[in-house]
Amino acid sequence: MPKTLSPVLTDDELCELKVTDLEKVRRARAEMKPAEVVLLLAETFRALGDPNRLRLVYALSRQELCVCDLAAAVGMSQSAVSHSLRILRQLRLVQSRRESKTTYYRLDDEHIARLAADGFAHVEERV
Amino acid sequence: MPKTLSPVLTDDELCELKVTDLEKVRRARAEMKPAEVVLLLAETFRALGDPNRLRLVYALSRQELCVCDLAAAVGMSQSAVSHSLRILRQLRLVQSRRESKTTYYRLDDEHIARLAADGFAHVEERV
DNA sequence: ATAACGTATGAATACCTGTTCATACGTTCA
DNA sequence: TGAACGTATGAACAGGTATTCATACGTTAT
Repeated sequence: MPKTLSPVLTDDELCELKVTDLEKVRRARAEMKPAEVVLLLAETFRALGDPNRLRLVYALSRQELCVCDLAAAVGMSQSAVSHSLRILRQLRLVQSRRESKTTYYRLDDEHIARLAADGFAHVEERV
Repeated sequence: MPKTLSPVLTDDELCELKVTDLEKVRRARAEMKPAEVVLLLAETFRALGDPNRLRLVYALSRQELCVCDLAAAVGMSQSAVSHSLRILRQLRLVQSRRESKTTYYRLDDEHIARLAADGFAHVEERV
């Protein structure tokens, strides 16, 4: 998973490649999302692409939970949960709130829950 | 990214772990999606978690394209595109149609396009 | 048949990722 | 102050992943 995308070709360079429908290629390139957006969304999907992180996110879509309860809920070690939460936090998929010794996590906004719910709805159709 | 999830603990085993709110843990575990569904959705998100595959999917969400045009559109080699399409095909995110020598790809259903569109809408808010 | 074309695929490689282990941090309570 | 608790984090390791290269496949046209 490259951190950068392949360089955008100029139309001149593009003409050197063999294509079957230059118009469609031009349109696809014109409509493509900016690299920054693509990279950020790919990171987000990748974060949701680990079964354990996905379970953490789903659990948090139902209720706020602290780290050790998350660990107990999904059967991970405290350390693994903490590492996973850091990834989700850096991508702003989850927020944390501290209450004395305990840190409670919740989803950062409703979009995340919707993304997960949409995904589950999709795969549940196919099982 | 483990291919299997950690074993589900029995309530007895669960009680041996230190938790701060046993009721919340029980609820989280009761509401958790089946492992089969979680693993399948994680695979799907992971497939969308590569920038190049995400661009392929997005391009296909706008129009049907053949392999070489996809390669030209996103600036990947034909081989890399073909490998990527195989992954997307196996997860039934894309469908292919053959017309003589040329193979045209399109998204398998509208859910995929919606998932991508929702994702883009989410990250575009944050940039 | 043979060549050209578009696509698919196996092997190899360099890179990335998720877990564990050990330990450190910040907070509370005795 | 010091011990216990909940959490965070760095290092290390095992396993996974995406690309390239070479080549094979199926189709069409000569």
